[in-house]
Amino acid sequence: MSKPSRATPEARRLDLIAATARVLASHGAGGASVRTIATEAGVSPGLVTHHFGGVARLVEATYDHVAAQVAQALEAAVARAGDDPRARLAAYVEASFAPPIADAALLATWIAFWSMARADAAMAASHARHYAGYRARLEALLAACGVAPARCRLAAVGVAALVDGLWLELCLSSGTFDAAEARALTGDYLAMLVAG
Amino acid sequence: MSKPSRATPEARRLDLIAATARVLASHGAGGASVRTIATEAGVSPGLVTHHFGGVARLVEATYDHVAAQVAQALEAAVARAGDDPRARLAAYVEASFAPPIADAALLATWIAFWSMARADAAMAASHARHYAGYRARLEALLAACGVAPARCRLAAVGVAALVDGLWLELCLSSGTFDAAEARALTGDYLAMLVAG
DNA sequence: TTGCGTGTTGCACGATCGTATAATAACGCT
DNA sequence: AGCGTTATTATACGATCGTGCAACACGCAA
Repeated sequence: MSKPSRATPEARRLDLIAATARVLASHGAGGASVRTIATEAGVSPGLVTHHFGGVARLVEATYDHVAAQVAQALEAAVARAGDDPRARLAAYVEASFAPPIADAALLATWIAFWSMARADAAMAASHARHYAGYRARLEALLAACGVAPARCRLAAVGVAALVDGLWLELCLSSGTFDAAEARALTGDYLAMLVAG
Repeated sequence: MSKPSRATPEARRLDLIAATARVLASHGAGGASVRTIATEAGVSPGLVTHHFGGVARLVEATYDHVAAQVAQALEAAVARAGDDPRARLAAYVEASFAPPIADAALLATWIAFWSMARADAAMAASHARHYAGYRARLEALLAACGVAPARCRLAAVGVAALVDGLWLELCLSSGTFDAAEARALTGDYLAMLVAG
């Protein structure tokens, strides 16, 4: 416990970010204290201040890291789907209902970020940036399926909302429906958008 | 400041619940401390323990109260819509995009509750109860529109998800779309469900 | 091997947290 | 009018919060 183990700043920062994500997932936003995070990472509380200059900055870095991982997982699903535009769009949407996206711990992390975005302007900016990228990717995939350019923006808003709502309830109160039903619902909705 | 003003327990409880809702909306879940709530209500911090036996119980009571107000507002919109089943369903859905539901403060309150539901079993139970009622009402309105009974459950899940997702983004990052566009999106979705 | 830079620890500090408790004051009842 | 009930306040207590700081120790250069 008391033996210092020296690490490169970059590696230590990633350790702390990973520990913050675990704490956020298990204890919620209220339990994300400097001491809890430091204990989870197996280091001293002072390291948070030393590497990030405060717990707020650490949480913000964790959000950016987790959001990048989510975007990467969705992109990997698209790449795995091949070349058919319809299949790529479906893969991007349905990836939200499978691991590692459809995870109660990830939902808890996300909710913690939402609850902090109200008080922290930097967090709100990070959130807006991430969601804009998400919708932009959705618009591009819809356009590739032949959706009229004039309707792409609103269609992306609808798809994003449906996916978010399904993902939220799927993780929050699982039991009322399952991932297969979520895929069926989004499949019908996408079919309507692409056809009409 | 130091003059005690006696009130009936019921009235005082409602005062504290209203103050908690205001604090949750303005300061978020993290700022909902006993002292902040008591100051907002203009009373002493000890009253929270006296009337609710702890801040956790007060927050839970606030959730039930706010959820009941939301349900009542949605029900009022249905009653105002008249007798046509399609109009009643549309009114129930579109009420979420108008005051007093489409409100940034209400969203902040809701997010605060979500963030607490992870750690508090009683809050999770209250949330599950409220959402089950919401979906059940939606199922009944869909059935009245002629949706096949076998499809009502899943259709209600989809509508609830779409509405929740639109409501969330409408309040959280307003600017990407407006309430009229949200109504257009849900209108198309409902038309698809009722027709097919 | 010696010395310097710095990652790391352990602790102290003030602020704030939730709650218990004794004193006070207002209301209903006889 | 006097009294009991209890809503209310003020205060105290221990725990925990975020952060600043001085000492320590590990790795690398000379």
